[in-house]
Amino acid sequence: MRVSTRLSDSIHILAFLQIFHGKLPLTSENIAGSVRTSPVVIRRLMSALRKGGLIETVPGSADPRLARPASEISLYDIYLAVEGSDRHLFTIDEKTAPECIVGGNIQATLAEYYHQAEVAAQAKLATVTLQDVLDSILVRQAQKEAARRKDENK
Amino acid sequence: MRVSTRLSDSIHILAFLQIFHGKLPLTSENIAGSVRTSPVVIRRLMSALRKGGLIETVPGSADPRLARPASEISLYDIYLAVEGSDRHLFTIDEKTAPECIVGGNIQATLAEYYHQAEVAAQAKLATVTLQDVLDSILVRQAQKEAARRKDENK
DNA sequence: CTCCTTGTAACTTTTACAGTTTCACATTAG
DNA sequence: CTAATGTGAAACTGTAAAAGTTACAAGGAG
Repeated sequence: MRVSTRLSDSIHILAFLQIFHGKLPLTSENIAGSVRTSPVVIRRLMSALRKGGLIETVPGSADPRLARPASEISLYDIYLAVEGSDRHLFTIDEKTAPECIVGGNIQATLAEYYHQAEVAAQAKLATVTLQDVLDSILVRQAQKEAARRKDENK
Repeated sequence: MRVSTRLSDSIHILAFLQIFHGKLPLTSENIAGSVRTSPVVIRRLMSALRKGGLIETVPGSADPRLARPASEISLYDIYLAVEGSDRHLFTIDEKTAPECIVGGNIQATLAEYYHQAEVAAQAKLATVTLQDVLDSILVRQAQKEAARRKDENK
């Protein structure tokens, strides 16, 4: 399974926007530096986020911002914006022999069970907001700095 | 995302074994006919299922069988056997800039949230057994045949 | 023994995604 | 106005995972 890092990178972008807003020029190049990818990849993802109504941007102006508060953007919202609703976690083999009892009925059967599993995962993602991610990041950063100070003083 | 159809095809194989046991020679070629793939692909998947303790086979003999009742094999068992436990539904971008507050902390943060979503999906898969799949397949087949008869009689 | 089958390794093909190049257009500063 | 900077989008290339193929050694059945 080759899986895209689109969701990861998109969450990264949104977190970056929020944390560095007003502190750095929010160019696609600066964001790309943190994600370690090319500016074009960032712009592609931001295009999807914009179409999904999660951010607002002005062409030529390096100042994108969240379209609504971080606490009102769930990871599932981001997933939908950049992966779309027709993206599936599990894949059904579509070419099985229709004349066989198994091959002719397994697709519909698995579609049902796979859907249940996907909905369960999506529901979990929907409970986590961008604000939760920001809080986690800041807590982890504070812990790192505390550990570093302790290390220096011993 | 190029996603593997390993889970789908493996469920297909196990269902095929159970339904056609004693009615057809269960050669990799016959199974491949129903899955519409090559016999080697089938043998590769069956190798994983055998190592995962789900089926028992005898080299040279076309008579593989389930290692335990279909009601005691969950879709998650099959998933584990053919995809492994280090396979993830969501992928984290591992190359983000460690010196950045976001890039340096987002991986651990997302790992936690992604894990929760994966566990939710896996738990759903664990509640479905191969027997459930077999029942669904047989019900769907019966419905198809009923619809066909009704169609012929009108 | 002969034929068929399994099990596995090596190789090729396919395909989805990441990343690059390029260009038109918008904004801002001087 | 114009130069510099940045966005938005399309076309193209590179890459890695999975599917599929070929080949062959070794295990059963008649």
